[in-house]
Amino acid sequence: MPELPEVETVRRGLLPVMEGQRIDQAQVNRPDLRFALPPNMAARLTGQVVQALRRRSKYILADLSSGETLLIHLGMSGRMLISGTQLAQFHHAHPAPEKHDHVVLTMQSGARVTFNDPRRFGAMDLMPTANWQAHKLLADLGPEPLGNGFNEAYLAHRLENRATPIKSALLDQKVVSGLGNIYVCEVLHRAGIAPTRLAGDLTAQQAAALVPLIRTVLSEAIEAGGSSLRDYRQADGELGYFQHTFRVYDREGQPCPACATPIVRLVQSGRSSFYCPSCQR
DNA sequence: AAGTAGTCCTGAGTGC
DNA sequence: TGCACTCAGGACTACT
Repeated sequence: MPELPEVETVRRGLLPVMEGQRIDQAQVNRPDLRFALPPNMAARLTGQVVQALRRRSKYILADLSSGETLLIHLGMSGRMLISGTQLAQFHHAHPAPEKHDHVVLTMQSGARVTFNDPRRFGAMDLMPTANWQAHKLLADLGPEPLGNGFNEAYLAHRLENRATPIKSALLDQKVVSGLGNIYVCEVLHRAGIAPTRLAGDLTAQQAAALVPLIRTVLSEAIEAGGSSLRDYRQADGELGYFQHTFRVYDREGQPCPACATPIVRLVQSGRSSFYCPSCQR
């Protein structure tokens, strides 16, 4: 569900509630999400101060005063809901618990952060902060698309000789980390490249051109507070609005904004791709 | 080794 | 109103 811009938006929403704040109470309502939760998770969170709230790819990382880091992944349907802040209290206190509230953190301030995830593709784990990069879920991730390690030479090299469609290559978190189905579709439209083109068949110029486009699309989406389709919301409950600027995603049959040709949907490795058969070759 | 299905899970939407 | 079916923003595992 949430891709990098949505996760970054959630992180920013959580910052004022969590960073520098103490977790007074941790309620863990089930033993597992996608994976088993770490042993004694509630006890290991209780009393800890969140010293920093970071993001790596689609993961949120909370560094705790204990020397451990809490890893949070939202999967497809995960949400972090904030309640009980000063502003929210003016209207209402905490909402009634909902069906898929799996982890509830109550901060010293009285604010509450609830992890709700119907499909349970999300994950949480604890690891030593000193070795966070070695965590199984993080160790093989490619560079941050908005960071310095992601550049034209790098991407051209990673796409070289690859016999997989460019769509699949950009979804591969080992190549670049943080893109998902929406933003890959949008990037490829802006690049004028069909999702079915083999990665290795791109010219070096085409591969290089993808880098600034990826940066632009992700930055614009963060600026817009992410994209709200079905269940994604920002942590404060606000909707993102980048979905209003989609050029191809979820627009099957609608006119291409560039040339008015109807957008086509096709399935690649089980995921929907949307593209303009005229603009994208 | 690299590339591609199948898989986990719940809920919303659609068509009969 | 109900039922069957498809689809969903992710990504791991197990095949070929």
